[in-house]
Amino acid sequence: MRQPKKCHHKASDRAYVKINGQRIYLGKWNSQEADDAYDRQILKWRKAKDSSQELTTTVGELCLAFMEHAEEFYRDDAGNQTGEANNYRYALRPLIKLFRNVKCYQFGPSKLIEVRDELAAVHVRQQVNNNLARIKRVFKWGVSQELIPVSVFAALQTVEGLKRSRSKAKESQPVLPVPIDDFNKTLPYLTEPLSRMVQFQILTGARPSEARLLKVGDINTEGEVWLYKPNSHKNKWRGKARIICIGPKAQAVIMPFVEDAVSGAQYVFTPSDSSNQPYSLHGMISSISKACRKAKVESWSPGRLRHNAATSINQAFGDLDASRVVLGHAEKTTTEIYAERDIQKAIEIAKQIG
DNA sequence: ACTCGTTTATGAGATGGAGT
DNA sequence: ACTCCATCTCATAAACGAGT
Repeated sequence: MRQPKKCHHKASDRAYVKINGQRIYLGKWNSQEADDAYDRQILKWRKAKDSSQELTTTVGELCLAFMEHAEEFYRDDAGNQTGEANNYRYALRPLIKLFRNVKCYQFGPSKLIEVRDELAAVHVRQQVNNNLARIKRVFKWGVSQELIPVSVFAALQTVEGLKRSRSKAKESQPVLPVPIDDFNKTLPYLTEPLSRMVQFQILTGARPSEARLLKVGDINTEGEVWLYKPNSHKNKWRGKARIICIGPKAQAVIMPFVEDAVSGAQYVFTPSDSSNQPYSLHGMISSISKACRKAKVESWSPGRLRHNAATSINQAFGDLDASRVVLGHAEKTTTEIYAERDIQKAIEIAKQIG
């Protein structure tokens, strides 16, 4: 709605403004007094308008507005979407399904709990809590955009996440290293580039995407140990650096591809049919799991190779910090996620040797 | 343990080129 | 034209990670 204009009542040489069909006289035309009065009326008008918008916004409208914002907001510095917008889309789905047409000011904690229960029926507990937090954040954003009153958000804040072993939601299972036998049995069923890529990962502890996107020119081959500084990695947005050290074994694995490369812009690992495209994440994953099926071993995913690297470094050096440095973690507590698997292994062994 | 992110995992079906 | 095979796409679930 357009802002009402200040008008001139010529007959009496006064200023007036028409709000909701009503004329309000402001005083002598072109006087300070009239201008001030006009500003006051507009302020009042805007407030009334805003609060009426705050009261009419529905949950569906809020979600829609937020998603438009999210599509633009969650991007890396190359301008590509990071996937967070997608995460929101799925998080908001049950909310929209249940309460699309409810006015936001009528959406209180008990309704949010209903959504939480809906999430708990399908998701792992941690995921329930993550998505619950995302929903709350959408309402927070709504307040910041003056789409809804802050009281709505404040009330929703009182709904807590599900606590361990005190909810219906299932717990997630820990991720373990790939059994080395399975790994070795799978290798022959992979194409050459893929086989070398997974070997590269198990030796260096590189993340799947760090391996996929490795370009020949990214490698500093000056020293005895080569250095690879990925130009995109998980914590770049936080301003962290990441360097992957490529020792002699890993060098041998990628050597043929590095030698064959005609330019530094070439990816080290490329699918057989493409000129110079990296593997897609899903492509490499599904190829690996198909190879596992052929090799008749339980299917494993490339991310787990990072656990293999962590565990073997930990065993070789008996030092958690060694693993931490190689994996590039800032906090030791993060590395402990990986190292704990050793305890699991000890338990398995104890079971057998009594 | 929570917050706010980013990245990886899965499975079924689609696609596109090579070999027959 | 037909089939095989590696890889990709789609939809969505889950794990990883720094900071506090």
